[in-house]
Amino acid sequence: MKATINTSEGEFTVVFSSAGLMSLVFPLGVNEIFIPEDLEEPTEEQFQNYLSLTKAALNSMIDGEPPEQLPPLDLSLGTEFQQLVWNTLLEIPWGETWTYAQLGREVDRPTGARAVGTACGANPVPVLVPCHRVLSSSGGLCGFTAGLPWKQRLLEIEGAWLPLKVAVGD
DNA sequence: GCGGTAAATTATG
DNA sequence: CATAATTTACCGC
Repeated sequence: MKATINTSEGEFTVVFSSAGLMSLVFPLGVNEIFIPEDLEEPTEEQFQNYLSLTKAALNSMIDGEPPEQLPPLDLSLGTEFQQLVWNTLLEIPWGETWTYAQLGREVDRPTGARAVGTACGANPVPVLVPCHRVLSSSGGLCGFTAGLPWKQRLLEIEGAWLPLKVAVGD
């Protein structure tokens, strides 16, 4: 089930399965949508509920405030490692930024920062799964599936864009 | 300290 | 085996 959400930043496209939000696409349609053939469509009731939650969360973030409630996410299309990384991303506090190395430690891969970055790039639900809050150890943006401008914009919205003073959790 | 190059590292196709 | 949204070390400026 595909739908669109209008925000002040443009029109996002989202895809829902019976389990929840499956994919989110930026206004410019940079990232592609992958819908498995055996996808289980959500009921009209679920769809309305998911769409409502997604829209609220998305608008909150673009408005500069942390979303109160995220919609359920269907991450079944990723590998175990990817799901582990995405799940860890959800634990990053609003306005904080982590580094790929730090994230690697969290998932028990102290030296697997690169693999973590690749997993983040495979994230089907940008923004809501804060893959944009992850920077390189030197405070650089490195990369972003939908384009670096988006990554920087999102960080500015959260007030987390501090290259020289990247949140030093720990 | 900053920029370029090289080797080490892990997950994925 | 090759690639990637990294990191660290080494070198020269």
